[in-house]
Amino acid sequence: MTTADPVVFAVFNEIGIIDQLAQARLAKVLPDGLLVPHFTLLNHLVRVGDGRSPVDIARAFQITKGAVTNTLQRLEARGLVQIAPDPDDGRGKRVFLTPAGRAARERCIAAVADLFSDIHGPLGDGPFVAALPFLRDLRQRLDKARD
Amino acid sequence: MTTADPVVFAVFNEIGIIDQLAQARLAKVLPDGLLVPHFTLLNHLVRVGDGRSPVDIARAFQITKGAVTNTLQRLEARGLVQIAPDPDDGRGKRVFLTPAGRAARERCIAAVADLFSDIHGPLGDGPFVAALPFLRDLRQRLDKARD
DNA sequence: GACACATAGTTCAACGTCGAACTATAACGT
DNA sequence: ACGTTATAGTTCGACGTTGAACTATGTGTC
Repeated sequence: MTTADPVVFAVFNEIGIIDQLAQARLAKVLPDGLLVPHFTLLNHLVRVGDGRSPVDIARAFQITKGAVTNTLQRLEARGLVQIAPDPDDGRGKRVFLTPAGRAARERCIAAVADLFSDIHGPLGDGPFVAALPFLRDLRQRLDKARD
Repeated sequence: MTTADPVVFAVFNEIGIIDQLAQARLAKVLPDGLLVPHFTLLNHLVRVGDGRSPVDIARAFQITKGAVTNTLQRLEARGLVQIAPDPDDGRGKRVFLTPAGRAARERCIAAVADLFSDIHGPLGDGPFVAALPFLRDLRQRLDKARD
């Protein structure tokens, strides 16, 4: 290589590897054969509330509508969510958690509670708190510039 | 939710979104229908040198051997790499860049040069330099703890 | 030397994701 | 009202990735 990697690329490179390793960790501890996107979606519904539309979910995670359709179909087949037509919009649908869905999410949360305790233990909150504003800013700038 | 998200999860959450947005950006500017893993692999071969084995590549990116086989087959089909048996190990293979592969990588580098200039411009190197040690440390700890 | 174990690579099914094409409904402009 | 444009959702084919099963070769041990 003619020149060293600019620091910006180094940062995105580290971020990519961290994301991959963190997701792999998460996948290994999820119960009931749930996969990462399943947990992510269930967790989102608990956090922001039931009754969202698929397109809301797609925007929240910045994935395509087709990807959401796919995951919702699997969750519905397992009885973890229920999908109803939107009474106010003939095109829309609304996604609701079933009791089984809430229970599955609770089991995930319990399984995930100390996922990073080996890392958080020695470091404490400090460096994470310190890094968060920059990461949030970076994410917002990337998000804003997205077509 | 019963308790607030610990800051550790917030950090990994931001990192996940940043990675997704950054990869989407990269994918949009790559030339010749090259996809992100293709560029990543070609770039790696230029940076660390030709003649690596597939299993070396798998370890470098922490992906499975099967994933490497897949990408290498596509790159070889396009004439961007050449794969030869390892003369010292009857099981092994070695991956070499073709001139076309080097040229394609150069075109990628040119296309990618100012990928993040809109973000780097206003911020400068400062916050990236500041964040890098923490990210490196985090990556190394995750990597080390990997089974 | 023979047998056990480890390693390199391939193959396969499953999954998530994308982009593009498609249908259906809404909102708007004239 | 009508036609245009925007939006919600589905479907399809392509791709990367995983995990597991498999073949082939190397390494070591008795």
